[in-house]
Amino acid sequence: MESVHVVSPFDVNCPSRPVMEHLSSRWGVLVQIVLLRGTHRFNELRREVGGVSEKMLAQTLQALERDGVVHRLVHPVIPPHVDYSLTELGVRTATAVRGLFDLLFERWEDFATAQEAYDERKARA
Amino acid sequence: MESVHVVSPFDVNCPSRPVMEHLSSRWGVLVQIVLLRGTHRFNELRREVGGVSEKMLAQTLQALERDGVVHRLVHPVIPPHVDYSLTELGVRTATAVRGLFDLLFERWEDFATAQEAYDERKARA
DNA sequence: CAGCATCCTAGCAGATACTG
DNA sequence: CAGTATCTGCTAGGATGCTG
Repeated sequence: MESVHVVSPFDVNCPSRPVMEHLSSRWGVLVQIVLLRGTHRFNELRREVGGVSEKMLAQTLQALERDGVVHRLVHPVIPPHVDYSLTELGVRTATAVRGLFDLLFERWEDFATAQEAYDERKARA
Repeated sequence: MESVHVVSPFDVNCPSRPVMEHLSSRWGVLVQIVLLRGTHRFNELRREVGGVSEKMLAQTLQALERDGVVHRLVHPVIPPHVDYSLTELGVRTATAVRGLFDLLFERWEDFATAQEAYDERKARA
């Protein structure tokens, strides 16, 4: 008998927390957006996502693959050729993340203005 | 003459990166969701968001306030009383974040299954 | 090309104590 | 109550070198 799991990221020990953290991680969000534009190879992703190290990209992709968000297709050739794409679930998560992105673009002026106002207030005080 | 800023989080040095990271940070996402349900005081938030330390909550709230996402209202009384709420911009960002959350709930079985399958494949290999 | 293994460090983050 | 200040540890994350 399995107990019913109520998934709540507000609970410290909920297994959904790590998943949420993968989806919203620094590199995770960028990778999802890039893959939403289509399949990419490892080094293509690396070039698209500015500043990501090899190690962190590999780590990020593995976490997202394990979570069922990213699909990894290995072509058995030499030199190696690996294609990364979004699963159906990944398209859903990436689309949600894209919502945040779009907001960042649309409202960038508001973010920037708020920051200036905040710093101004602090400097004055 | 100001140059036109093209905001691109894919660029290493784009000022939008820190903002994106605040919005998608471990505690940032949880705080936004809680505040979407209404105004909260500091220690109310602390209780709602499981596992967050005083320090990290303060830090998170300050970053979100500076970004124009969270509004901080100080009532000049003793003992202190501070109300945190979302700005209009914050409601927008929090709603986007909520999209990710809802997905996590709706599709939790798929995430869990994917993880098991992945671990199974690895153990086998 | 697509990684993994190793080493190393900055700074993220927790615990504790104190203050207006 | 709502924070700061300080100390410290841990680990995310970068650099480098190697492999199938």
